[in-house]
Amino acid sequence: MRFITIEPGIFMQKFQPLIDYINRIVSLTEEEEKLLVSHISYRKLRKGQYFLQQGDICKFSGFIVSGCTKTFYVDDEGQEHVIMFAVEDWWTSDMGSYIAQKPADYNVQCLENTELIQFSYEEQDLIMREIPKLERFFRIIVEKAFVASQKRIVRNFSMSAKDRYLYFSSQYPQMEQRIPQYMIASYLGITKEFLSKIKRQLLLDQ
Amino acid sequence: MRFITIEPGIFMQKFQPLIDYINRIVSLTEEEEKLLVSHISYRKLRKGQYFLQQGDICKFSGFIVSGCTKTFYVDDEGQEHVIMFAVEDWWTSDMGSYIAQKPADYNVQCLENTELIQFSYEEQDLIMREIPKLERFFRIIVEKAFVASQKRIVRNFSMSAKDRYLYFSSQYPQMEQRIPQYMIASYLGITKEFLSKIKRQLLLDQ
DNA sequence: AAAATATGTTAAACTAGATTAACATTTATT
DNA sequence: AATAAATGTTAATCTAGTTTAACATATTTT
Repeated sequence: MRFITIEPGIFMQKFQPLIDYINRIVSLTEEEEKLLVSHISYRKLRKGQYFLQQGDICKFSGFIVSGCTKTFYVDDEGQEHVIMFAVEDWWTSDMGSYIAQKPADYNVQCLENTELIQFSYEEQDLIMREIPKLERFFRIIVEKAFVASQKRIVRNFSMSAKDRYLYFSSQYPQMEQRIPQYMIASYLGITKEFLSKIKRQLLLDQ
Repeated sequence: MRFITIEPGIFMQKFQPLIDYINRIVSLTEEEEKLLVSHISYRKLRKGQYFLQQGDICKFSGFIVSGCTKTFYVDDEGQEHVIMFAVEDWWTSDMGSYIAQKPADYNVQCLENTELIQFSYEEQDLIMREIPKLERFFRIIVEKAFVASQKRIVRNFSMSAKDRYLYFSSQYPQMEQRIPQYMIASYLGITKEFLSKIKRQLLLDQ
């Protein structure tokens, strides 16, 4: 394993998933990897803990090493709306709050014990200035996130609830196993009762 | 006016709206501005013309100087779904097609005679490498676009059609004047008949 | 000015999905 | 093993928004 030859010990090891992820998009030198590591931190959260609470300022952006989070919004009537889930190799934060350093609209809560690598807003800004390749990296991943978000808007308008569910379960089969059905219903923008009905209908169909 | 003192003639002038827009986020030196200008082009399109057609590869990303475009998707049943509008100082393209250089999912059509400044995919990549400040600029504007997109998803799930319309008309009063109502209905994800009903109801209310 | 095209309205019948409420099953806690 | 808490199901009733179809009004084009 590469980290052993660079620098023994567990130091590099725990950041390796992020480094691998970044190197798939831009390639960092060993010096850059070390500099990066000096600006990030590792964090373990238990099931149920909040990475971010609505109203707080989002200080960190997190890259998930293991576990699962849900991002949700509680409206004036107290209704929860799930905005997204994140699993291994995904990013989580309230980007709007993070980039403007204003109170968050969303909560980020762990659905499982979760380990993540986090950037603080200041450190991320610093490191992007120190390593322009990382500025490039973040531009590229935000572009991808934006494209995915636009596609989701289109799906929400052009597909029925049943088709959105089928799309979700084919795209993210791992998530379907790990996440309670009522949260998936909320993510799809429907009630848990209606998702239950859809699933029964699909079972009867074949 | 500044462009006259740098270099007389209309050369800088027509790119000035973009330069001003960029300088609000990062500040370019005069050399950088000149380098930028050498990589972009100006284009006039007439009402009805397409900036991009579904299935083509999106070669350009456009910054609108004057006019208005709609981005829309035609589904298998031939139904049009408006994804977004863009007016002065907004960007338009099919980002998914542009970044991957794959066939576009969407059409971009001019609703008015439109003048825009365009970047080709290759030139934009080049210029971001030449001027890291522009890499930063694009990261920042895509972050903002992503935040706006996420907020739209939340609004679509948590607000009624009437409230989405009220939000749209308060946020973009200029657009409401310029854009036919049936296209606004499509953008809001409802039928033109239902938007008509909502507007009548709002009139009766006061 | 007339005809054609694009845009907007109204109303009746319909449907996808919400609401309510009772019950069933699984998982965690004591 | 028993109880509590979380998750999932079913069915009846309801409603926000769709569909269809006919008509009305602007705006272009000839």
